[in-house]
Amino acid sequence: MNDKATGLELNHESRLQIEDHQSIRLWLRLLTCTNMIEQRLRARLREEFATTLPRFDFMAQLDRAPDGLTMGELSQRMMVSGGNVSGIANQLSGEGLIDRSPVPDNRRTLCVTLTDKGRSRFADMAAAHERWVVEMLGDLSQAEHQQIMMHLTKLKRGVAALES
Amino acid sequence: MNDKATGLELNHESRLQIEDHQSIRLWLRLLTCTNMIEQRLRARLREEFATTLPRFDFMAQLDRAPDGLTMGELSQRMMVSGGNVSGIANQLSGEGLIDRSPVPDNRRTLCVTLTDKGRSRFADMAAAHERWVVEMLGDLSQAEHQQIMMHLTKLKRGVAALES
DNA sequence: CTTAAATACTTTAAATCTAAAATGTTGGAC
DNA sequence: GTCCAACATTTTAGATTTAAAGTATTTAAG
Repeated sequence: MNDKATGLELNHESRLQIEDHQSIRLWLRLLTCTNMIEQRLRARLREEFATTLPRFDFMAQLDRAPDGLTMGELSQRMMVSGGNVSGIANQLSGEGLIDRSPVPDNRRTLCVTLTDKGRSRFADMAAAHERWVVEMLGDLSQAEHQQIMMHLTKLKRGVAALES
Repeated sequence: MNDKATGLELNHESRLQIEDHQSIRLWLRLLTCTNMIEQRLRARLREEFATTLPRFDFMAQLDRAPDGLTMGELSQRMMVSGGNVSGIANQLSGEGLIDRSPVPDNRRTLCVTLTDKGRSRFADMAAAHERWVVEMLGDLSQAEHQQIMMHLTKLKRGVAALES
């Protein structure tokens, strides 16, 4: 049976291999695009605001959550380790850009918020950041934006749904 | 004139803002997808092969270039600093997975190649790596693959074409 | 109430990564 | 030939990151 089906099996297999390689190529392309954009943003944040991408991300998460976030929520949303978040929080707190206030009914958690200084500092950076991103993604039409978003949404769901 | 056109200007401006936010959202989605995939790959490489993503990437670049690559080429292709490449090369060389041989007509450059041991070690990892990636991107049809690739190619060109 | 597991966070140790300086090499300009 | 800028790489110092261990708190089971 295996021998008889060899022709078809090969076709099938070679098709699969092509699809596999396409997956790898797609992943590498995704990685390249992200790296390119990330490196540009990183360089510009350093040059123009003397800050880093993780610090910017930290503040962006807080800016989007006016009621504040716990350290754990920040860790999840930034997709970095908890220890990392602690370190960045120490810096930003030292510079007076964020507040860490205890939560009444749970002494383990801290609620992190932007200070007024932090909020206004972030506003400047966010405006520039948005300009840079638009500049980089500007070649794509709105229709293309929507298509990629749709596909990446599907991709994201697929990855998130995997076990472990 | 400015006052007269206010209505239209506002429309125009708000449309622009929407597009701007879409660019940001697209960038964040791109980043999230890449991070999710990257973290899974990183964890699996560690669990199953006791190695890291940069080391895997280093070997993958060499596997794709049978004639070998210089340190500078590796740095470019991996999109990391030269110093970083030196460090990883030291590790892999110490484990007998790569060779660094001088180039006859230019004593500044080193030609890096996989050893037989490195090539066979990489083959195992690459097979698993490909399974993992296919597993994660498998929800997308071939047509979708091609569409995203097309869009990311355009995106990549746009970013690469920017000054500086 | 006591204990044990789970949770939220921080600390630690080691690896990674970067920018910048240092080293050695090459290729003209003169 | 001599110098000087450009190049390829390594080294260095410092920042970032992670996984894992540690601390403190909460929850819930017995």
